[in-house]
Amino acid sequence: MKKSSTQSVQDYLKRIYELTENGSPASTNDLARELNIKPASVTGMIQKLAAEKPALLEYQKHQGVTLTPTGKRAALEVIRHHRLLETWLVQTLGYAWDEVHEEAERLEHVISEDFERRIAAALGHPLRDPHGELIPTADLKMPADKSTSLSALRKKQAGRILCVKSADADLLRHLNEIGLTPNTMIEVIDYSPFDHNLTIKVEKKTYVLGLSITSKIFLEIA
Amino acid sequence: MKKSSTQSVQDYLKRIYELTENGSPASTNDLARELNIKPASVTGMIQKLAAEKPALLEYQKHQGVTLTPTGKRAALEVIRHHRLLETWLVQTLGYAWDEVHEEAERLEHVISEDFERRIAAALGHPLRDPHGELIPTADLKMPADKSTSLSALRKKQAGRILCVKSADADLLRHLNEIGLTPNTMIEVIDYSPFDHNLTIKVEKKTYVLGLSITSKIFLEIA
DNA sequence: TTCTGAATTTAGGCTTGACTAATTATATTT
DNA sequence: AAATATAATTAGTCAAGCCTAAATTCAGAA
Ligand SMILES: [Mn+2]
Ligand SMILES: [Mn+2]
Ligand SMILES: [Mn+2]
Ligand SMILES: [Mn+2]
Repeated sequence: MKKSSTQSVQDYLKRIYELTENGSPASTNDLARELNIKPASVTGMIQKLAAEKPALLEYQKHQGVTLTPTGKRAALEVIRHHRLLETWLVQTLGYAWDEVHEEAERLEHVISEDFERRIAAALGHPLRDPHGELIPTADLKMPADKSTSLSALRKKQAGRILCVKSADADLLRHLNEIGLTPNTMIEVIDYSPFDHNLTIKVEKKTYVLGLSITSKIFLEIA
Repeated sequence: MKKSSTQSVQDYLKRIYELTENGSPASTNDLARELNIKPASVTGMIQKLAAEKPALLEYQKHQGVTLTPTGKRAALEVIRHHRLLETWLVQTLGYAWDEVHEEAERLEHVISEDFERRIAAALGHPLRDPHGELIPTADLKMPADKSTSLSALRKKQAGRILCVKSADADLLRHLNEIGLTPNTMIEVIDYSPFDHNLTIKVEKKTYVLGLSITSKIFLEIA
């Protein structure tokens, strides 16, 4: 029935999904950067994927790409694998949240649907991965995300961390050390309009965080 | 240091290891059959592997191949992955022994050394996989095998099953149904010299087994 | 020893997915 | 509106790994 795609194609679709979550098409250059592949190669691949029998993506020269429903499903399948695997590496093998990404990046392409079902069940069908990212459901729908970026909060606002969007292991380790992990309560003490720094309070302690950090933390406002 | 090999190369090395366990070189045809690849393609690959900087195998035209120490280590690394994975799929995800091979066949190539260490530790450093196959040690030595093929036993001999050497899911399911799994005690009731059938007793019941089955079961003689 | 069939190798081709270099299209300034 | 800078595409290569068809080599039988 459905011919399963290669590792490469799966990675393209996954990145395109992520880059188009904001509603706008993914550019060739952005994709190239995310995939660590030269732009010329990306052009070649997206032209091929747009030409397939049931097209995986929509493409017009110089306009970037968006996923078709077929491509979106394929992307969500890989993302579900990735996030379930990360959850499962943390829960059952004691990985830290900064150690799981690379491993999941390789495993996501080779596990069977049976394996996926088994770990989902063993984990109790989790809604979020160790970073707080939403896990697509078994029927491949992405749950609605109602989180707000910490960078959008101002003095006196507070909330609970839902998600940290980063694959940077050093950053993740640092955030873990100062206690900025999902479910932690945060309060904004001050905002500096010039550099967009936020002073926040976590568990009695305060930290001043730059935009490169606050833009990656998402919360549910209290 | 050591540049890791591709999936394909790893599968070649693994099969060559298995085919040369009896001491004689692996022939092109045998390899082609085991790998589901045409003989012409096998010739191409083994020539390439024999030509690498530290050669992975020894090859002389029309004489078959054997692994060099380097190739053997690479093979044992993959085999250790495979067998640890099978053990772990059975122990922690409830797979049946006839369901694990395919999954392990894909996972073996993508897990990290860290992952390997973690599952080995979680399983208590097992010596054998679910089929009873010996698991290469962490320093890549294959433990000595002292088992005897059931097909070599005769009337009145008895023993304990150590290993079932087969990847045939149907056969494995059948053996499981009649209780022929590792650790089970077996007694030979009769031997038919013409067709090499053995009549054996397992848990009060008797079965007549042909050579295609008895040659795949290995035991420790009582 | 010569013949013959099976095993193996050679030769030539194809697909996938990358790369570099050169070209073209778009967007930003002036 | 023209000039320029940036983004994207085209054109041409390459390496891995597989394939088929056509030699070639080897080993056992006559
Ligand atoms: Mn991740
Ligand atoms: Mn990946
Ligand atoms: Mn196996
Ligand atoms: Mn394999």
